[in-house]
Amino acid sequence: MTTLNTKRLAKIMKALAHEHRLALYLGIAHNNDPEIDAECRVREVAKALTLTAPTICHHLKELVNADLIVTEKRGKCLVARVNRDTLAEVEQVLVAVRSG
Amino acid sequence: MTTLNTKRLAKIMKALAHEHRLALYLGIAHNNDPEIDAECRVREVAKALTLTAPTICHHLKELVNADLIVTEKRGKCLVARVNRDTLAEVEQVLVAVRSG
DNA sequence: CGTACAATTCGATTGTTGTCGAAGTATCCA
DNA sequence: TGGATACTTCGACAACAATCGAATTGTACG
Repeated sequence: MTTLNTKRLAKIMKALAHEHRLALYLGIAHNNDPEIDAECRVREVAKALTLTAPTICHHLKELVNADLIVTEKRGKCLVARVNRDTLAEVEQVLVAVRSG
Repeated sequence: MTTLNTKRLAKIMKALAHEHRLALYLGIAHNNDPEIDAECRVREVAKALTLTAPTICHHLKELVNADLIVTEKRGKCLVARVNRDTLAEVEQVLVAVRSG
């Protein structure tokens, strides 16, 4: 529970600051029943966005880089899940700001 | 309590996605005892960052534009306070993501 | 092995944004 | 009214980021 410094928080925010990337993140979060990780979720989620594979790949890397998600290769495909700890850290900051 | 759509959430995140602007925001939040609004807070907070007035002005506008703060002129000076409602909306989304 | 499919890397291009200096507007006070 | 102080607007420029097509790597399976 290291308190987030400004730089790191800004990095996390930046990862969520783009509409497509945010949609990707929310899509991953939404499909994130921890049990059914068996499928190629990322490809599936990405299909909803009209972006090419390189672009998706690029966005995923930024999300990973900000510790917002972790990815794992399953055979040919890529599976992702959100990192709840990072999210909790951000929440902490927001709550602190909001309550004085 | 409209639920935040992706576009608007991305805009809020973007406003917080730059280190200087985030620092400005956090500085404002930190100095935000609602009683002592009598002073030129913004200038005071901004002094900590090594940026020129136009740049500060630009960043402030983005924060206002994302509904993260409201500003008000007091004589020569500018006073700001955070918009807690926006913050609460964001928190809501994060909590929802985190808990499934 | 070769084909098919998924993801990644690379380089180029285009669009966006952070920053500043200079000039402008508003407010206060002597 | 004129000077000082605070913020804003404008235009320019440099740095950064999103996107793509093409080429590459990795994996599965016939």
